[in-house]
Amino acid sequence: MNSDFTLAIHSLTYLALQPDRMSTSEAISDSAGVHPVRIRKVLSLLKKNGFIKSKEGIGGGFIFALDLNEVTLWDIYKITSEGALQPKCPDSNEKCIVGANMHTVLFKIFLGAEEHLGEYLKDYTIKEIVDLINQCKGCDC
Amino acid sequence: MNSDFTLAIHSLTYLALQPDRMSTSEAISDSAGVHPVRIRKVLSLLKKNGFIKSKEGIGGGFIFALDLNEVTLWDIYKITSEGALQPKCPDSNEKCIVGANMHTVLFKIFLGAEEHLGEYLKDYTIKEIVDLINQCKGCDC
DNA sequence: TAATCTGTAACGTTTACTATTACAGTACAA
DNA sequence: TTGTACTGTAATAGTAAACGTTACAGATTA
Repeated sequence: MNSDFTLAIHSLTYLALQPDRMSTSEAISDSAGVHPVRIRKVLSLLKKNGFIKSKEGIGGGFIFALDLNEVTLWDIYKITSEGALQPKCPDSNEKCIVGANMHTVLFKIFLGAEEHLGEYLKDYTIKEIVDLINQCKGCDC
Repeated sequence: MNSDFTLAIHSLTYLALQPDRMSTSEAISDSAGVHPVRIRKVLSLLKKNGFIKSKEGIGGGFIFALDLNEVTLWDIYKITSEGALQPKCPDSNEKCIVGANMHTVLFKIFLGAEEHLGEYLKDYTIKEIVDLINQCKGCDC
């Protein structure tokens, strides 16, 4: 699975725990263990889709824009990883009935698989991720 | 998605359409559009798991060993791609409650996602793939 | 106007994937 | 019993995708 997906979840969870103030990309990247520019790319996508708001300049950063219960993992998957399940087949032999049609057949099956996965991911909201994270206490974040 | 998975499906489907004779790795690789050695690696895995039989030497090759209805896409997924859904997170910050626990939380969620995907993939047998392929006629394979 | 932040493009590096070469082992056929 | 046609697998090389890093323009505040 695409790591943009997990970085998006990580970022949103982080922001969900800081509902009253702006968080910088550096703070989030420090939590996630990646480069701030990488986080900004992911956050840029989240912003474009209305999940978060941002502000430039001193005291700026990112903040959650929606209710935690409104955002599901499926929503995040769709903007970061849609089509990721789809395998990238090499061009197979058009003169063989298998080679000529396998791609089409598998494409439909994987499309169904992604829809099916969607039903599972819709059951998880950011609120629930936050709750699961909170079940571990005693950290100093 | 891992392309070993689709190459395995491709190979088994090819063999399913040649039930009475051995097929060489070259014939299959020609159909799939990849190098014969690559196909042999995938077939080696399928053989180890009892899906196919092989024979070396002149007139040798590979042949299906089970009933087409016995083998599901989930069976194939398990031997070629198990864990593929699991994202490879970078090591996140242990001092942050999010960084410290995100990996564990997501691991469980993706484990569930894979199980869920399994329920979908179990519905497709090689027999059904063959039928779908056969719905297109007029090729000279 | 200096400091701090976002936003994004460009470039370099690393890692995973795939192709290719090479060759040993097996089976058959003449 | 020797040549031919396969499998089986390791080792290497090449390619593409992922990721890190640098650089800098634009926004905002003190």
